[in-house]
Amino acid sequence: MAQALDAIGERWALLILREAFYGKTRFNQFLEELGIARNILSARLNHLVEEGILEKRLASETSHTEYVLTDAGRALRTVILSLIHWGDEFRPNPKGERFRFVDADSEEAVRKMGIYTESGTEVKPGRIKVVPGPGLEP
Amino acid sequence: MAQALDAIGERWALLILREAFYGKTRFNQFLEELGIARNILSARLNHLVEEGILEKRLASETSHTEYVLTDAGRALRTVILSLIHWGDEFRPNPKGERFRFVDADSEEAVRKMGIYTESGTEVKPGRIKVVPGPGLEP
DNA sequence: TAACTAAGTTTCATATTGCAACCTTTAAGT
DNA sequence: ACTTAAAGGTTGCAATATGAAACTTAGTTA
Repeated sequence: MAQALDAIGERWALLILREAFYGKTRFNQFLEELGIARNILSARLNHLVEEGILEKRLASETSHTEYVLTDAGRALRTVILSLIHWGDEFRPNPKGERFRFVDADSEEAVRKMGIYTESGTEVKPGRIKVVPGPGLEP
Repeated sequence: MAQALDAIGERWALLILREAFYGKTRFNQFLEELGIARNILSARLNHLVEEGILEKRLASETSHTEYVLTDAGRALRTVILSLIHWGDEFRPNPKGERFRFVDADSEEAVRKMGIYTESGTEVKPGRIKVVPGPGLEP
């Protein structure tokens, strides 16, 4: 987890990635949406590219730069959705949620993030047990 | 999500919370486990208390201070587990995972974090659709 | 050619984070 | 009574992150 936080642990990184999930790809789109300073956005995007979370490339035809999520970047969707759900519950916007999420195929609503066992039963808040794994010893 | 990051978005906050999930409650336990400076730990703990994520109280009998997770703090377990899983996959420790997670009741292994619809089918990486909610307008 | 857009970089100032070392209080040992 | 140790900080200073504004550079548009 410390490594994960080194990759995405600055204040803006996850907000940039959220916008990437919402379909934004361009420098000025992030800029307008987030109200971030240009130099900071530049630094953060470069960092995320170095970390293999975004890929920088030229859009075909139009020849502008675009930033798209890599597999590693897309894999952060569970982190982002967990944070959004937490915010919705404990720091609610009085006007309601800005976005809802549905399965693109079935249009069915996405369930609140939870923790499940391999067999699919939900693990309740206090009921997670931590056991030593192979990488524990120094 | 921005509000969530205001609450837990500094470099150490989630690592402190991870240790809290692992059962740590005391100042010096966090200190030793994380190798964080004392003043930073102090500032982070106070911030997390102010944010309602940890509760500071005196342990019965032994009369030392302890920091325990509130409901809001426990609700961050999905964020933390998502980050741990991402780290395991994309920044793996060569010696393997330090910890594994099981359901405290059944001892069954915890499944990798995923996104599911209300009916329980998994939503695959690129298949989440974002639709406007009530709080969108300015 | 002049203006505009996109995507930055550079400069300077401020705020936040971080570490190391020091301080205070309480409890325990001798 | 004297020392030791642990818990829980505070102070001072360096490094990093953030921000606003101006400048650059390349490609497009009028």
